[in-house]
Amino acid sequence: MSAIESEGAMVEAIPSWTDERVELLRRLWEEGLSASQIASQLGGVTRNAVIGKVHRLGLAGRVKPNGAGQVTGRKKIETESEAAIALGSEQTISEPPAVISHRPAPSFPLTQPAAKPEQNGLAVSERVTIMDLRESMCRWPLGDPTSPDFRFCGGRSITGLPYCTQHAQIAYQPAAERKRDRRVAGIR
DNA sequence: CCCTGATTCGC
DNA sequence: GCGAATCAGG
Repeated sequence: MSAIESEGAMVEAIPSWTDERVELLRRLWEEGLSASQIASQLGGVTRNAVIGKVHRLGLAGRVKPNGAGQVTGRKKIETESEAAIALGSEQTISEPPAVISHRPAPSFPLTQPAAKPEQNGLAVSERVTIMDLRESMCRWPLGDPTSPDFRFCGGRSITGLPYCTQHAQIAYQPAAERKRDRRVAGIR
């Protein structure tokens, strides 16, 4: 087809707010994800950009806050009574945690022997399950996702990124250098 | 200090 | 229209 397949520097230039991105943005925002979380998943944009877009789209003010501080200039529940009322009249809030199976930006080695509880010199990361995974935690997968032993790194992730400094280096290697597989890429 | 969204304003 | 800087808050 097109001869615009110049893949010299595969830095994945992020287009802009394409229909798809806007749709995803809408979905995630309505799902209750924070702007920074959405920004992280979209990639190439900051939380400011996300917030700005959200407002331009007229999506400001969501229904359900989530986790840490949210909703500042908005009405919020103050007392337990109000909370009960809100919960009762609003809706049966039983929606699953908004855990989006984000597509791994770079194809990283997910195929690896299950992580073993061995502390290899380096401090064994505070591995966590998906339940304990917080936005500020490294999402680097450890082990077989189908195994109950599956865990995430859980280390302090770089703000705005899904991984800690350690794993971000592995995850975001330039395509050129990634070529085959770095020994160092082996999960630690 | 970590985080949240809201707003402004130059581009 | 976009988003960094800033603001205001938890």
